Amino acid sequence: MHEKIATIEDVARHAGVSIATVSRALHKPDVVSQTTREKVQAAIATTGYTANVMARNLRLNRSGMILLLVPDIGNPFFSAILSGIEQGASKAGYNVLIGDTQNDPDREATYAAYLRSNQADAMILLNGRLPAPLANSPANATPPVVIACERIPGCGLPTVIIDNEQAAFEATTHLINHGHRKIANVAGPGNNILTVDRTAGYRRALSEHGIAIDPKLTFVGDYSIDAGIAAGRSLLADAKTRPTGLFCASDGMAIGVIVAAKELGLRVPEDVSVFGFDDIHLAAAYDPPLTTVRQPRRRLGEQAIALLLDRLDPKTPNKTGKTDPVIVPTELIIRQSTGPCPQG
Amino acid sequence: MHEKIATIEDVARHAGVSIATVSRALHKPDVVSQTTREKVQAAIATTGYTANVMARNLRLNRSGMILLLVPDIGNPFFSAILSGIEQGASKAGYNVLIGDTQNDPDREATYAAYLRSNQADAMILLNGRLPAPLANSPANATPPVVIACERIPGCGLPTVIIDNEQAAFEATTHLINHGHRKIANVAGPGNNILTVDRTAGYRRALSEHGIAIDPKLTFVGDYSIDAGIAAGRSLLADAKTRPTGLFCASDGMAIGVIVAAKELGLRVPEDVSVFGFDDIHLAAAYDPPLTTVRQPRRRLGEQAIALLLDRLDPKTPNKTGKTDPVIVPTELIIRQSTGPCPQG
DNA sequence: ACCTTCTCTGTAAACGTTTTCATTTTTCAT
DNA sequence: ATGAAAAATGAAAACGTTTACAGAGAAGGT
Repeated sequence: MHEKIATIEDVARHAGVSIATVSRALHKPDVVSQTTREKVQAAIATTGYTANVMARNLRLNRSGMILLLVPDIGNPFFSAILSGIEQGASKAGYNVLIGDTQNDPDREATYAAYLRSNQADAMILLNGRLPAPLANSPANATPPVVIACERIPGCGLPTVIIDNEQAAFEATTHLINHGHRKIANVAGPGNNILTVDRTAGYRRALSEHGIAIDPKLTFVGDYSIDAGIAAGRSLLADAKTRPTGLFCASDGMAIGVIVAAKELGLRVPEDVSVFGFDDIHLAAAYDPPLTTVRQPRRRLGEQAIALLLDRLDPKTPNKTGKTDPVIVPTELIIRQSTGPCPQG
Repeated sequence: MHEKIATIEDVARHAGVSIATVSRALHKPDVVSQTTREKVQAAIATTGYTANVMARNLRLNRSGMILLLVPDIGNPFFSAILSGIEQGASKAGYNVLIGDTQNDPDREATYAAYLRSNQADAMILLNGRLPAPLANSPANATPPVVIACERIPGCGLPTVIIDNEQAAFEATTHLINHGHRKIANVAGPGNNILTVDRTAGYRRALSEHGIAIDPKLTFVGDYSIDAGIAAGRSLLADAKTRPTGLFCASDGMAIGVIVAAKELGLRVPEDVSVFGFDDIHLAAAYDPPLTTVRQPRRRLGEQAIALLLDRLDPKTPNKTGKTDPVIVPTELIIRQSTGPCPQG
């Protein structure tokens, strides 16, 4: 099929030297004489030689790959994170291998095995769950793994994350400060750590202002627009019990809530205030522009890869095990989907 | 660092057989006797052996990697395509390596060299440009490369694509059928093949209905929301020359146009109709819900990987060179951002 | 001229597999 | 029992690198 590809031996023959010298000319140029270096260069040029990375990696016992485990690569939420990771990895000479797990523990386990089988040197988890092979590994071992986005309580792995509890607290507090008292929590899936943290922040804000928590004002969704629509329809239908403010765990759900509100003839923010989460790309262009918590997604990726590279760097042997999670700051972006509580 | 990893030799020793037998027990189980097979299984279990993929690949002269060149992985547009590719590749036992080129020819060249250096078995291009090493390769060679999204005229590589010209034609025709006569073209970057094709379709629709093409009604953008806002402000400001319909080359620009229209106090679709392109996730939830051309992005990815796997399959030696591009069908999604032309 | 030191290069061993080939063992008909 | 055929195994080469080691010159000080 392809024409025969030149190996280091071909280069050596052309240059009239040994393969060892060719290898040295490439990797330790200062140790080989000027003249032979030039001969080798010439030979490489005429043969069109490119080193077989597979062979090199076998010899060096590394792969140059960083495995990125992501629950659903089709979800645009991850693209900016991916971008940050790719850039950092690429700069450090690593490649990024994506592992789309579809939240399937089997697939997670399969991919995690890549570490053992030398297909990857390290791993970044965007999942919220520790793959089985890792969970079983001896506690003293410190595999080159970094967790991003979702923390995994109790595992001693380095983590980079936003402060979900605090962000939710601040968002809810913002609503309270604008006079809202009946504030709903349009939450993510119940078993998710993000949901747990954000709901905790929501509750703390209410508590600190002496507002009782009404379980009827919680809706469990799945971050999707449709879930938001369902939440809006269910929470806003009855004028008696209707909340005036809604804290949503994703911009998608916030948008869904707004769609439902408009359906019901309610104005946003005059009749009801909607607070989102994520600051997705379209948030500013929505009607009304979305008030939301900005997640610095690219930053998240950059921090994750930085942490990993640091751990991978042989020059920094900080096997100090437990490290505190890296918290990347969020930001409240106040736009026009929230406003003062309507006079009741 | 990690505890020593078991090799095939360890397994052989434990099982009391040769390494050849271990290898055979794994890959050609039918050729090894029941009893030794069991011994090997047991040895694998006790040693926790996982084959070193690097070594295997070196021996087999393959990498199991498919390189995906994408101009900007941070752009959510690609995530669904990625998902389709990942799934197909994974099912066939391949892994996906992402190469974010940032539209930099150097980076493209670097990544394309992965094919030569055995870091990847094949490549999918989401770029619209052929990397230099490929362009220079002899014409008779057929590298395992597939192009998706953007066709590259003249290169003989298999391509999967939507019919941009036809889709633009249909969208524009839809506007014409609703009585619009002054129709703007909010286009992508001028040098882009997508822009060329879509603009051609837009023009054909006008021509076929005997409508003159007004160069003032073309705006060159970059697919972004901001470009759409700029387009809207520039095209809609003057009530005299204002178009009643706008065909936009992306949903982002369509949304921008709508934002600008609202700024100017124009109603969509009563005063002005806006046609998008892509059908991004939020299109249906926008206000008004966006009329648009649906690009089956996941399908695009699936087709691309299918084409590539077919070419990679040794059982189907169709080196027949030139193949017609695979066209995946688009669909007009009529929502509420377009309507009849207002009476003038 | 001779030893020392330094610079440069080549030989060969590894890295962990798969697979060809030859050899041993088993099976089975005679 | 015997030999032929079949089945199972092992020895060793190969994949394309990197690198430890040793050897060969060259340089330089005495």
